[in-house]
Amino acid sequence: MLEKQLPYKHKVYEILKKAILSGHLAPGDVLNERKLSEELGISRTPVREALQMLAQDGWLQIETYKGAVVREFDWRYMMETARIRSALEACAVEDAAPNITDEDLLRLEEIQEEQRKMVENFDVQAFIILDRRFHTYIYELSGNQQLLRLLENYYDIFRFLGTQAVMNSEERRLTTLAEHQAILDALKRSDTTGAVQAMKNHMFHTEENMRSHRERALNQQENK
Amino acid sequence: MLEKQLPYKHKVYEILKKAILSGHLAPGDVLNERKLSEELGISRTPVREALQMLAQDGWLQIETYKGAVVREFDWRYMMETARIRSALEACAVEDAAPNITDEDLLRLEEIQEEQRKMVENFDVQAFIILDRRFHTYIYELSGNQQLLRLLENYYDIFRFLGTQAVMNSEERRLTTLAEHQAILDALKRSDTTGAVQAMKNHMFHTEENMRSHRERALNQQENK
DNA sequence: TAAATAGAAATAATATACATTTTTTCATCC
DNA sequence: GGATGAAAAAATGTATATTATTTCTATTTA
Repeated sequence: MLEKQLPYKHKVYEILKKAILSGHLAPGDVLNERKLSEELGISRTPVREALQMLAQDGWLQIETYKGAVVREFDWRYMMETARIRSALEACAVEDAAPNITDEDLLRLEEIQEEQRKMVENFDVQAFIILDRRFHTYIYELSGNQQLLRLLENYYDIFRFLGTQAVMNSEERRLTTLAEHQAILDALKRSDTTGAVQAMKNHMFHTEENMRSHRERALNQQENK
Repeated sequence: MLEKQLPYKHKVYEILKKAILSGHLAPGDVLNERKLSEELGISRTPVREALQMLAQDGWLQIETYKGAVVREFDWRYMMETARIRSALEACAVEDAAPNITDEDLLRLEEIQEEQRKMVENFDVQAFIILDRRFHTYIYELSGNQQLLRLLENYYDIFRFLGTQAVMNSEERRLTTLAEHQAILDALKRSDTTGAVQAMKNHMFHTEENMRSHRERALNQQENK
């Protein structure tokens, strides 16, 4: 059985998304089709298609005859995203709750346990990866594939926007852990309403932390 | 000031979406790039891009080296969509409630009044158009542009899936009207929680009606 | 000097040509 | 007659060429 070679556009999509997430491409940067295609050693067609996909997922802004620009995640866009993500996360956990098995609960506990260790080890990167796994696990349990795809993308946008910076605070890592535990406990009790409430609470605090983090950043700029 | 000419891909997007909504293209139909480009008198490039956009919005399914197929909206996909739409509609009305002005309330009442007339006139088409306007008005009031775009698309998918058939029942038109009124009344009282609850109720019944409509359709098939 | 404008350079939009993969066809064999 | 498999046809993926629009610059003019 041979590996089926993915079309270039998917590869390019992944490459560019990684470049944005890692900071090699910064908000406001203009992506030149020709330059990209030359750097990647392929033609412009698959590059264009990848750019369009990234635009649909919110990472780029494309204007006719101007080109693709890495989105400036202004405050408005950020809040819009936060609201949508919050509504969908609540939906996901509500649908996941009835499907959950004892084995799932064990897996989620394991993630929690590992995350606890990462707090102790001050390993922020590992903490964030586990955080994504916790959330994604719930998306998958919802059994809703469209929801899974949407939420994974929103999660990544969110992480890019500020989780990195926010998670640098040990306090936030600890409260994150506690909020996850509240969701997990409700799921264990088969308490769907409680789980939804706990998720909404988690999202509220996530948003609050980004807000206060932003204010601190703005103040720092002023003081310069 | 000259009108800026839209790129072809947007035109093609609109043309194909209309063709799907109107039934000229049915679920399962295969879209041939070359044929389409010849029929439209343009090249394959903008056609391809339009197809990709439609796929991102859920109207088509694209498989590598196979092509684009109008999505078969199976029951699973339908239910997934319903859940997401419900969560987002609730989110929209929750955010719209604090923004609403007396003039907005008047406009919504006007739409209600017109819809009432359309029930009396047995004008199902006009009723559906007004229904979309009612919902879209709330999306816009939320002030969340991403939410607006998402919900408009989900609304259209939903309408395509079954609203048409469901709305052929006068009873459903009347209950729709009543459910809209409940949302509107809560908004008038500045009762955000109530408005959200009323919207969730509306979505629940929308889904229920599609479900029962489907069962009736399945039974008819069996009896043949 | 500053604003306006024409023209050149750059870039995206579109068209066309070529490569790769899939599907179909049809002759052959069992 | 049905199964098999190679070749042809057809469709998509990719590369390149052409056209249209924008932007920058240099020149002109008030």
